[in-house]
Amino acid sequence: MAKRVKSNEKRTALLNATLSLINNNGFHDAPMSKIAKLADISPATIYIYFECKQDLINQLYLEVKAAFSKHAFLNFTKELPVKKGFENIWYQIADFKLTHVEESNFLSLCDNAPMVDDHILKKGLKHLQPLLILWERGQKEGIIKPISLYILYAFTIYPLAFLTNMKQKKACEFDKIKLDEAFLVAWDSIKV
Amino acid sequence: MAKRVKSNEKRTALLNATLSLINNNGFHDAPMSKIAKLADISPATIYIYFECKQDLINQLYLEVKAAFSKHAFLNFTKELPVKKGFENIWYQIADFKLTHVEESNFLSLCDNAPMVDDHILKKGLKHLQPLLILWERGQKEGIIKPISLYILYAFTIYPLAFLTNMKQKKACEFDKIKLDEAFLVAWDSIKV
Amino acid sequence: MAKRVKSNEKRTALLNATLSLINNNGFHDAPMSKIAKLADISPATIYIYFECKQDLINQLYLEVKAAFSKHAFLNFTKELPVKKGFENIWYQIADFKLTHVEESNFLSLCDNAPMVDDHILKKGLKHLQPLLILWERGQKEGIIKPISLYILYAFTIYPLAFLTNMKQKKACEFDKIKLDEAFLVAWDSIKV
Amino acid sequence: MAKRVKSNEKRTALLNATLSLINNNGFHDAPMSKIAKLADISPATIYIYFECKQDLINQLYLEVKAAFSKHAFLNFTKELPVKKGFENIWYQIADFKLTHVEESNFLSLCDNAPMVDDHILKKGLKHLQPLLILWERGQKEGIIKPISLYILYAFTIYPLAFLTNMKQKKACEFDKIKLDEAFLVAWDSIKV
DNA sequence: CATGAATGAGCTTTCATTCAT
DNA sequence: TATGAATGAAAGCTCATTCAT
Repeated sequence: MAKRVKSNEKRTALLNATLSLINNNGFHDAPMSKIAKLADISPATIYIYFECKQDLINQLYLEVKAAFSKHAFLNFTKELPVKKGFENIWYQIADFKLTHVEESNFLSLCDNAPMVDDHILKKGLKHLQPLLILWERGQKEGIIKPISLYILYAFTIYPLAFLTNMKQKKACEFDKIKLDEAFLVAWDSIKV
Repeated sequence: MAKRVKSNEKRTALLNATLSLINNNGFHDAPMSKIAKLADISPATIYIYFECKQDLINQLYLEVKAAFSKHAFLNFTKELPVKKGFENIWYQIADFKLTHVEESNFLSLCDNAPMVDDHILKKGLKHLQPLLILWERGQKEGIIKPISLYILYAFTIYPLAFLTNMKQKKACEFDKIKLDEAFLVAWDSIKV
Repeated sequence: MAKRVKSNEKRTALLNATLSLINNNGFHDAPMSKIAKLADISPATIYIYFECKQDLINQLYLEVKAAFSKHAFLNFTKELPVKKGFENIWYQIADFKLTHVEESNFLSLCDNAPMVDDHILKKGLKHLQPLLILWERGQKEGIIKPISLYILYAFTIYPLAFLTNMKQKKACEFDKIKLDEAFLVAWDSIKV
Repeated sequence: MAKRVKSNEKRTALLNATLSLINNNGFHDAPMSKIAKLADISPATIYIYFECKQDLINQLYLEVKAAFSKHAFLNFTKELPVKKGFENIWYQIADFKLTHVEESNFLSLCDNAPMVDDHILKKGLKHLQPLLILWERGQKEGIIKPISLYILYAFTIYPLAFLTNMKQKKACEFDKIKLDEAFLVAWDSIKV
């Protein structure tokens, strides 16, 4: 009656291996065999934890997106005033992008290449809700420009992806001073 | 005395086919055989025009990047005042992103996935020079914030990629009004 | 004092599952994992009851062949006159073919594809002995043509496999009248 | 403009290799790699001549069935009297079964295992038409029993498959005398 | 220059069987 | 006894590239 149990360690090892390979070699050089080898697991074992490669990628996306969101809203509470709340979230996202380069890179990749299934991508979007609500509150309070939320996102959060990019390509560094400069730019862009 | 030469038509057909396939199917479903078929050319013939697949991708990147830059600076002259000049460039880039979705998408993809060789990517960056010079002039004139050019780019130009994305995913439309709103946001973010 | 023993139920469930899968999906789509699932048993458990897949198939063959033979000679006694005896056996075999389509199909398959080990196939042949003895008696009595028993079998019993085939493919039905017609044909073919 | 041409030799070599492997090792031990090796061709090349493995099997069936039918009706003409015509066809089929053991075996296999697609099997059946027409003529002339054509087939032609079987298993030989005996049995079974 | 055939290497996935409990 | 996890080997198939014409 006893039996070996599916180990969460193996699942995690597989997700990590996939993330690492895709970021270093690109999606087209992350075959199941390499993923297995890097996770120190037999190729066949992957299919105990994931239905197929697409499923593996989908799961990875959801996992990373969840980690990202958790980080983003770690210190945030709805009671904070709009600017404080935004500042809070913005710096947390920036921190994630700079300290979790692989994860951030992967998320950017998912936004640009058709790797993840559409319905999974939609699931990932839900996490952003608190920020959107905060912005709407800011607009009601006359603190934030009364424009499309897409634009607010595009000009304050989306640019942070550029940081990751530059950091990974070693084109420029982002110290505390630059980060503060960047926040001012972001805030100036949307404040009334 | 006519001798057959490498026809530029075929080269172009191949580049177009590649662009189209990568955007519709993703990089991992754009094999040489499909590219050849879409361009109505034999697979073997590709190797007369390009050394290998990597070369084909590299060339495509340079071509698209050049088209992008040409469009960006079409109406720009160094004599324009800083704000006018920036406005000029910004709207041209926005126009390109909205009217050349495939090309824009492809460029975003190249920024995020390791498709194009690094030394080729560097070549592509050169084109941006006039904008950088304009910004430096603006900083000297005290019109633009005295901060890293990377940040200026990240918060004014880079967000435009988000438009393409939203447009392709049909998440939202960008009419003239929204575009003007966006420009104000961009300008507010970097003006002193 | 109860100790757990190899349960015959499980053995039977496995044999049934195998028979069913092979007939519905074909041999090449009857993997051990599916057999296990259909029998509601773990794949590993199969190896407690059978040495390997080949052994499972072999056992299944013997089991089905035994059931077939039992059915064939159910009402037969050596005392019956030749024609009566033959008629008896013939109708019983026809009945088996028409009511046990899966089993019959499987036996035909074993005759045509190298699924069962040769020495096992030989074991299965023994069962037919009473019919062969009956025929030899008929030949001595001058009732049945004095020719090879193989030929007798080929032209009276073997054709019944065709019935199963047609029935399963729904090409034609076999009612009582057709069955009687068929028996006359069979008898005419070997009677002197 | 010149190019290599698809060689029919390779196609034939592949079909032969497939036939040979399936007959010697069974369907489940005839992988594409072995087929390729036996045909002295790269595995990838198979897919130039056949869409997929199923297509290869289907084509093989059609090819073998056509060869069989050609042989069966080689000397037959509609003008022959019924018995002569039937005798003609019957002996030709017997000859095929005995001289083309691999092909015959393969056809039997196709009848019993779900290897060939149903719509292809149907195509293969058409070839038998002349025999069916002959039988119907015989029935009108009162020479042949007025029963289902399926039964006529089952008890005269189908038994011949048993010969191939016995021959391949070396259980018994079929010389001219046995063959003549067998024909008499077949004819007695359906003649009025 | 241009081509379709040809290919070795490699892809994702499955399978019969064994392991560890 | 009984199990689900684990696996090496192999399956069918695709691909970037080269060959032969």
